[in-house]
Amino acid sequence: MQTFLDAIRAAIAAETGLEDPKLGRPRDPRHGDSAFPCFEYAKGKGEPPPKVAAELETALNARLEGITAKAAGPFLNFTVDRARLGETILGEIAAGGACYGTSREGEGRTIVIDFSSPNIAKPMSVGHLRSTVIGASIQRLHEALGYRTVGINHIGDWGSQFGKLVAAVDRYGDTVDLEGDPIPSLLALYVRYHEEEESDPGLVEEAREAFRELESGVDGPVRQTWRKLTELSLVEFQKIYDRLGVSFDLVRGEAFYEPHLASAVDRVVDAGVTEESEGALVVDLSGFGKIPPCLLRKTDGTTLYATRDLAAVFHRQEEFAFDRCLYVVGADQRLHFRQLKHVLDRMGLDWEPKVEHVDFGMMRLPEGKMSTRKGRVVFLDDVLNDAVAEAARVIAEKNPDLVDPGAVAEMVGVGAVVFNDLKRERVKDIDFRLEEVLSFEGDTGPYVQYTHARLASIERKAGEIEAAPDWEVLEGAAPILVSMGRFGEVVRSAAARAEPSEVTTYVLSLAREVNSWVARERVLGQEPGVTAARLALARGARQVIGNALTLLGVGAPTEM
RNA sequence: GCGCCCGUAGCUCAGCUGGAUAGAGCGUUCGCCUCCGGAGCGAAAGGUCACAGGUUCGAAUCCUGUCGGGCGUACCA
Repeated sequence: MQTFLDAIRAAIAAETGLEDPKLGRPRDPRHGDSAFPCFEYAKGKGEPPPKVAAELETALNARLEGITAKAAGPFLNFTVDRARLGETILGEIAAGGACYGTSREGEGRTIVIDFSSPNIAKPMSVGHLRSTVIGASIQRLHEALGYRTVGINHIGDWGSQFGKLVAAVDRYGDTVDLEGDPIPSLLALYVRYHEEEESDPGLVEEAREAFRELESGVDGPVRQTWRKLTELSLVEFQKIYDRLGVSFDLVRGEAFYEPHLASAVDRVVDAGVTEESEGALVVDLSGFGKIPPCLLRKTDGTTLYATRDLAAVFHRQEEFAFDRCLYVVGADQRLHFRQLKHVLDRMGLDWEPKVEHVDFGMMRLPEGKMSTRKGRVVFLDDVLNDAVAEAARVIAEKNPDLVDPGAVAEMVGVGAVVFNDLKRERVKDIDFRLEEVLSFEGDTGPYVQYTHARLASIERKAGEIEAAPDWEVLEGAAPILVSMGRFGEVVRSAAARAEPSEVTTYVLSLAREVNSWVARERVLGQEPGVTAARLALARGARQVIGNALTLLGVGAPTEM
C-alpha cells in the first residue's frame, strides 16, 4: 500500500510543486482508496478547488500507472486498479508472514520501558494490569520496528512503608502462613500494623527505625526479612506474568538503585540546582509554573521516591544511552514525572526530552478509587480465573469436540481481559465492570480471535489450490485490502504514540470487515481462480489479524 | 483554592497532522440461505459532538472562558 501512496504523493508533488502533499482517506471507501483535498493548494493558486481538482485529475492520470485519479468536487480521489491491489497487497503479506507490518526503521536505536512495577507484599489488582499489558505491548511494537528494547520491571520494594512491613513481620509474623500464602499474609500484617499504629505511637518509631536500618545498608535481621519478603512476592508475580505472556529483560527493584542514591544526589547538588528548605534538600521548580519543589532528601536524612527515580534514570541513561525512556505509570503520578523531567532540565541534561511519562487513566470501581488497604480491590487472579471459566463454559456449549479445550479457554479468557484493557485510549479512566470483561461479543478480544479461528478453518478445508488467482474477483473486498495495506503504518503510529489502543481499534475494524465479507462471499467450491483469489484474501487477513493480536499480547487460536 | 486530564447515541467507545452525509459495539426492535464456525451476518431506531465565544473557505478536531467529572497538590509511593 505504501508504494501506491508514495507514487500518488510523488505524482502530486511533481505536478503541483508541493513539498509533502497530505493524503487522506475518503469518508466513503467507494470514492477511492486515498484522497487529496485540494482546498489549500487551490487557495495558493487563487482558483476554486473543484476547478483545480478537475485539472489535476487529467494531469495525474497521465503520470500515474495502475492508479486512477477522479475529481469529486474539491476532492481528488485515487483508486488503485483492483487486480493490482489484491495481487500486490496479498503478495506483500504472504512474503512477510509473521513479519508483515514490521520494519527496520528503529535499528540501532534503544528504548527503555519501565512497566508493570508492582509493590511487593501487595496482591496484583486489575489496576496493575494496565501498566503491565500496555507496557508489554509498547515493547513489542518497538521490537517490530527493529528497536533494541529493554523492558524493566521496577519493583516497588523500597521506601518507608517497607520499614513498617518488616516491623510488622517481626511483631506478628508467626500468626500467619508466610511461606504458604505470602501475599495475603503480608497484606494482613501490614493492615494490622497500620491500624495498631493509631493507638500505639511506638510502632511508628519502630517502623521508621527499621527503614533507617534498611537504608543504612547493614546486612542484619531487618535486611534479611526484607529480602525474604521480596523473594516470596516475586514468585507470586511470576505466576501472573506467565499467564499474561509477559517477560522482562531486567527485574530491578528500587533497591537496586540504592547504592547509587548518594551519587545521584551529589550529581544534582553539583549541578547547583538544589537548596535547603525547611530542613529538606529540594530542587526549586517555580520557574516551570505553579508546581511544588522536588524533594530529594527528607529532614531525617532518608530518601524519597523522586530520589530513587532520579538515580534510576541516571543509571539507565549511562547504561543504555537510550533514544527513548518510557515510564508506563498511572496518571495519578503526572506531577511526579513532570518534576523529574524539570529537574533534568534544570540540570541542563540534553536527553531530558527523551524521557516520557506514558500515563494511563485510573481503573476505578463503582465505589471509587481502588485501595488495597480499605479492601476495595479486585484481584487480577480472580478476574483471569473468571474469564477463563466463562471461556470454558462457552466452549463447552458451542464447540464441545474441541481438542484441548483447557488451553484454548486460557487463551480466550486471558485474551479477553488483556484486549479489554488495551481497547480504549490510554488516557481514559476505566470503571471496572466484570460483566464487560466477561463479554465475548462485539468489540472484544474473543470476537477477533473468533474471526481468526474462522479464517483458519477455511484454510484448513481448502487445502492447496493450484490455480492462478483471479484477482479481479476481489473487487468487492478492496476496502479490506486497503485496510490490510495500512497495517505497517498503524504499527508505526502506535509505537510512536505509545498507544496500543490504535492496534486494538484497527484489528477490531479489520475483523468486522472480514466477518462481513466471509458472510457475503464464499471461498470454497468456486471456480479455481476465484477460490484461489479469495483464499489468498482469507489467508492474508488471518495473517494480519494474527500479527496484530501478537503485538497486543493476545493469543490467536486456530480453533476455539 | 490552584494545577493536570477527561466530557461524542441510553451505556462503552472510534473519529488520523482541521476537510465530503459524525461512525462502531452493547442494549432495544425486526430479520438471516438445508451451503466455508450463529463467539457470526443484515436492517431499523437512537446525536444541539457538555455550554458560550473566537480563529478558518471549512471545527467533534485548534484557541479562550463557563459548567460537570477524575486525579494531583513539600518530607507516602
